Amino acid sequence: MTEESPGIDDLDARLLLLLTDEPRLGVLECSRRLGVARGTVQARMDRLDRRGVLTGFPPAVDLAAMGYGLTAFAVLEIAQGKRGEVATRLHAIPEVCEVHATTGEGDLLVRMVAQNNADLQRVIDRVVNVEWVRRTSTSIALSTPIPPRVRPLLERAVRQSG
Amino acid sequence: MTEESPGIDDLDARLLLLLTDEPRLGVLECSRRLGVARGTVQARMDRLDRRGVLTGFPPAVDLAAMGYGLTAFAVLEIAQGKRGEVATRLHAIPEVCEVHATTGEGDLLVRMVAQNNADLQRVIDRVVNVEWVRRTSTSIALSTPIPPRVRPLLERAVRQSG
DNA sequence: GGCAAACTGAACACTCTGCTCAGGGAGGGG
DNA sequence: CCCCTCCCTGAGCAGAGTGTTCAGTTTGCC
Repeated sequence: MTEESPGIDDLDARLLLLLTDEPRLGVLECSRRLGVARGTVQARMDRLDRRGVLTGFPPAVDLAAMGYGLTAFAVLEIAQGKRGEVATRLHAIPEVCEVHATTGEGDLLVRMVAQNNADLQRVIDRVVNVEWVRRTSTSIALSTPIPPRVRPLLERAVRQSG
Repeated sequence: MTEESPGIDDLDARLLLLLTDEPRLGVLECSRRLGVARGTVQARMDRLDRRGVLTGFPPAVDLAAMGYGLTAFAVLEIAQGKRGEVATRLHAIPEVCEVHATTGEGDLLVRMVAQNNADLQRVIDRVVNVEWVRRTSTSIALSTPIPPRVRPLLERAVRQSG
């Protein structure tokens, strides 16, 4: 056990890849597909979430199908030292789906969704009117050429250690 | 059944909320917690993914725990009419985890990850050197005050129709 | 009043799960 | 060279959950 905190090995990666493609698979079925014993898969999954790599199997909800067809991004420039305060206020806005603190021109990058143009207007207003937000720049997502993905990194992990 | 394609009802929302909090729950356990029959939960889940609302239960992989501790965003301005081409090329870069086409100053918003500063340098170079990319603006994510979330919207759906 | 849709509760056979155990390499240290 | 530890294997067991089907009840609409 020289040093194993970082990184995952070949079998781990193949397991995650398999689960990425077919999340509903049970432990037994995984073991069959990977050609290993059931206990091994069980042990690997235990280890992966003990290490925090596999944090769970959250349901993937398609916001567009739920009626939230619009996505927009806003870059906020905020008053010195008020990042925490602003984040808290953004937290209270349901349509705000993600916030990152960044270096560079803006201070916060916000992703939000809305049901239609009027709704988006309302959401954006609410975001830019948050206290201590000084300047904002908003853009609407027209399409998503690459949806959130992890697969390529897992594939590389397979080749590296396989 | 006046109009039901968009939106979800109270029970749907409570089900999704439950699964959001405890993704590992089986159908039977869900039915117990929601106080409905097992068949109902089964029917709801079927309908939700037939409608495309519930797209699956992908494994949540923590990239930081996998060694990719750095996240960066880049806004790309690209040559007229080359969005598709650029997207294809970005697709080939494993560290590129997400791309949106946007209105506004830039044309593409790119999210990428890296293992360390040197690695990030390499990734950014690779992204900005993609053909037809004219101008770029990159920023590093220092923290993520609000990680990707859907919960608040589900909670509202519960209150609205409940 | 009657119909269609949805929910209930029960039953069936089947499969998977969590857990435990003994045994078999592979690698490191003495 | 042997020993010890770690990991994987393959097997077994009781218990629980799964998919599926069914008839009966409730609900809302025409």
